[in-house]
Amino acid sequence: MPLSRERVLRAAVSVADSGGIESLTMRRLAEHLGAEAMSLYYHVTNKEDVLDGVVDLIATEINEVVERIDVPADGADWKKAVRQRILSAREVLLRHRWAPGVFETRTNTSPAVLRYYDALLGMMLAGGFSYDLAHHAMHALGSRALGFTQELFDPSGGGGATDQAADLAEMAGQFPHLVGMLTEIAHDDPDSTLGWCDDQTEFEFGLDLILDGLDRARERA
Amino acid sequence: MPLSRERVLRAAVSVADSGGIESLTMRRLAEHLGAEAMSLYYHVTNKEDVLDGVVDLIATEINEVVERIDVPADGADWKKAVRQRILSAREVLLRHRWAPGVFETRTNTSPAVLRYYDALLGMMLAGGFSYDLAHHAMHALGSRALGFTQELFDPSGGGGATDQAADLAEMAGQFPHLVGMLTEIAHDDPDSTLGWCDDQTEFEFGLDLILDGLDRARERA
DNA sequence: TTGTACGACTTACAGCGTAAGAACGGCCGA
DNA sequence: TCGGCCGTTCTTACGCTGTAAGTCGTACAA
Repeated sequence: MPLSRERVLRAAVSVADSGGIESLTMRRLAEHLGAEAMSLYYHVTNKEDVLDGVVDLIATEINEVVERIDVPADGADWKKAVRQRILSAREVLLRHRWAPGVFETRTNTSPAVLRYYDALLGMMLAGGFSYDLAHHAMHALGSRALGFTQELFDPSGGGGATDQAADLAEMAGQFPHLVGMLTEIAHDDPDSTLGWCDDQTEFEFGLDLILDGLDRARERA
Repeated sequence: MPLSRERVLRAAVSVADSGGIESLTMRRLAEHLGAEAMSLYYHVTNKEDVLDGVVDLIATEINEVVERIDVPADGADWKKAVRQRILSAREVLLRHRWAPGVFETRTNTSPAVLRYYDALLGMMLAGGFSYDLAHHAMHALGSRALGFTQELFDPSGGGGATDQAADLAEMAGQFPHLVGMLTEIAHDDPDSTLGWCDDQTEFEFGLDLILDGLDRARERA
């Protein structure tokens, strides 16, 4: 089977899936395809192009999933439709946990991502949004529209379960509120899913907060 | 003046400020300090450590700024205090535009970031939040708490002003809603500030949406 | 049969992070 | 005054990265 851009990109996703994004080098990618590194350059202009293509591939996978969801004909319940769409997108990203980081580094916009946003926008417009409010909505959602958020610190991160109590006590002087919160929350569910400490419950809480806010803004308009 | 961890980290910020984060290599950093690359390793364990330190330095700069803001004594108007704090943090990041990307790659949490979040949390608790709701709030804010968001596609990105109209017309078939929106919005203010198309107005819209939502959740509790 | 274009390969290079150890300089006990 | 020590810096070198340049085999058109 000859090389092709398609095959190269699919292999790239496969390599990243199995070894993480830092294991995706041109040489390893070639090896995975039974070829030499430089051979890839005939089908791909450089590594940036590979990453662009990979993002497009993942976004395409997302589109395939979300486009199977049947959308309410009247568009009245936009919130439910948007919510379902976003949570479905998230499921795809959960299968490629390295992907959010790559999405964030892209500066060229993938057509598939555009397509995704376009459909999302369409739902809001159908639900009664003005262009202006829909525009704000897109920015307010940001990466959450595609199903992920990036946390800047991970309360449950680092250290085993036993150390954790000791660590907390030690930090209490410096960070009293954080320690108080973490102690009460006992937020030690290990099924943190995407990014760092971005679990499903928290994601949905934030998502609903925004969607509800947008709905209220729409009603006021 | 001898090398020191402090001096190395400050130089790292300076290099990134002037040449972007991709220009920050150990060799260039050393050159900037009038030393050899390997000399840095006496003061710093490796490049990851440099990046950790840089994040801590920026977060410290943020803390210095936000801690000068006088906080309402009673904590009743938590929303105003939190809002002001976050927008001030944003101003610091606007002086180091490469920084958000570095923040997102860190897996070890900087003490200064913890300190920042701790104080933010304190404001919410003083404002009547339960630990549980405050916890949700932290996740809902995510990186926005520190003053930035990362957009996944940039509507105003790429192409000169003249090309843009032509591009839009060309894309209208594929992305009708996006094109419709962009046409109406004429969202061509060039003072996009942080990340890609993350301008001040949009940031504040999203921030207020979340803060208002949190306030309502607090009232209901 | 010969030219031409495609597609894969070989070789090579500069730049990266950093391991290992040598060399320097200043202080301290003899 | 003289070692010796030790904190700090430098030299050298290695493996890895992305990729520029050029070579080679094959398939097909003339």
